[in-house]
Amino acid sequence: MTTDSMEQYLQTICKLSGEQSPVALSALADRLGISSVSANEMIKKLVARGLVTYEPYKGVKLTAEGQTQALHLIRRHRLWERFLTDVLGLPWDRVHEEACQLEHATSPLVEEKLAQFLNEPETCPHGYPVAGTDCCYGEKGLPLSELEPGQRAVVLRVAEHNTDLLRYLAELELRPHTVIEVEEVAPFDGPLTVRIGESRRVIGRQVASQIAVQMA
Amino acid sequence: MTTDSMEQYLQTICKLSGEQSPVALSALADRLGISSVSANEMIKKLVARGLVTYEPYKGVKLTAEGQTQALHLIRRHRLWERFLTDVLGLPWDRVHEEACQLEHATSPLVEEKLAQFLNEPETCPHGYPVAGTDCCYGEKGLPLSELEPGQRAVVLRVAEHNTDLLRYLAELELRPHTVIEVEEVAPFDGPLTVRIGESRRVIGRQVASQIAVQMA
DNA sequence: GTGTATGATAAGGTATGCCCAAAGAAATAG
DNA sequence: CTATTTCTTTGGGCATACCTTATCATACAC
Repeated sequence: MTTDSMEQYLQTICKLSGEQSPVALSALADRLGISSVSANEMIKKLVARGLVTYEPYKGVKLTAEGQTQALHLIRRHRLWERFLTDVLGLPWDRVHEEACQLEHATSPLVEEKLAQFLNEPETCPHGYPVAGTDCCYGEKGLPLSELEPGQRAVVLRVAEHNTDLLRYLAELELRPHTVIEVEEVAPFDGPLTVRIGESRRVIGRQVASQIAVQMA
Repeated sequence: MTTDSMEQYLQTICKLSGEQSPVALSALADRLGISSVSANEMIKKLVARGLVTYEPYKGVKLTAEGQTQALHLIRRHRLWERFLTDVLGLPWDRVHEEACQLEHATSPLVEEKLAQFLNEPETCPHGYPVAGTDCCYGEKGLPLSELEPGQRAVVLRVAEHNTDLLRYLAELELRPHTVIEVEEVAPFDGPLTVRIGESRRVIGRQVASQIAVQMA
């Protein structure tokens, strides 16, 4: 009984809840690329269906039911991402968009069978957890941008929403499990010089902040 | 730029074109379970987009572009059916509904990669051709209901739209490639007694007409 | 060739999901 | 404690995709 659009809202609320809860309507509208008026209208419908609670001027929170639905949606998304990369061999930077479509067309049965077929994977290709009993973003790790020269780390996850960024990171071989060593950090928010495998790269601070790493 | 709804129309027109072309709006509306008024409105939109031609009191025909789109949708549908049965192990009678959802969420890229992964299958689990350069239904074969006692045949395909029928046929092991022998045909449109493997079954003429076979 | 059944269209309505512009309410900054 | 900014709500619109009811056109049968 939830539409694709509602599902998109639930997912986004769930993800934003990780950063701050309750989620401000303006933040939600921004993320979804719609007007705050539209967000407001939709939130009313979600409240009526018992999927979220809403306090004006505060924000929205998922109910238990809404949380369950959101987590299933996110799981479906990430399972499809794994399938598309690992099984069908799609390029890393395209699977997010494809999974965005498929997730809404996936029944609980297919979700389960797909998870079994993929051997219950822990993470999506960008490093985000598939399962998520509590929420969706792993709390571990810190941004690459906060490392200091000489430190080594392994990539945990990278921001998955920006296709161009993903394509760029793919060129650099910067994906989960990649080992990275910071050689130089330019001052005044300048770029980082890092070593990846045999090669040396210079990446902007902005990009580095989109990459979560685990200190080695 | 075509909506899910339009895609559904294109597919249905393509399938009905196999039986008679042009396709009468009433037949289309019936098959889609909508009013003929709604069908009329939608057809106008499809004409405006150059996907079909329409002659009042005659019916609709797909244009080359509409045909191409319809065949791709049908291919996606049948590829997903193969995937769901062969790879994920879903029951035979459920894959049609699931594929109906997934087909609209499938890009050309995923369609191609999926086809390759599945080894370019010839048919869907119900026996319909995946590829279809001309149209969608194989012209070969004849209804089981037209066989006479003593004749043996192999099942080519079965009607895929009725879940209950599919479940029934699954119980009977009546699926493509099954070898069947007619033992008795009751008069006055009565039931057929057939031998399937080691067992003997009595099936109604109605059901038998939904099964296309190839004489052995 | 007229009449009736079928098919086409016009008019008006519902629900979803989005938009803008403008007005009203609350929170925060000074 | 006001003032401004930010958020909410109202009202009006647009597009999709359905619906019903009613009228109008056509085709085929007798």
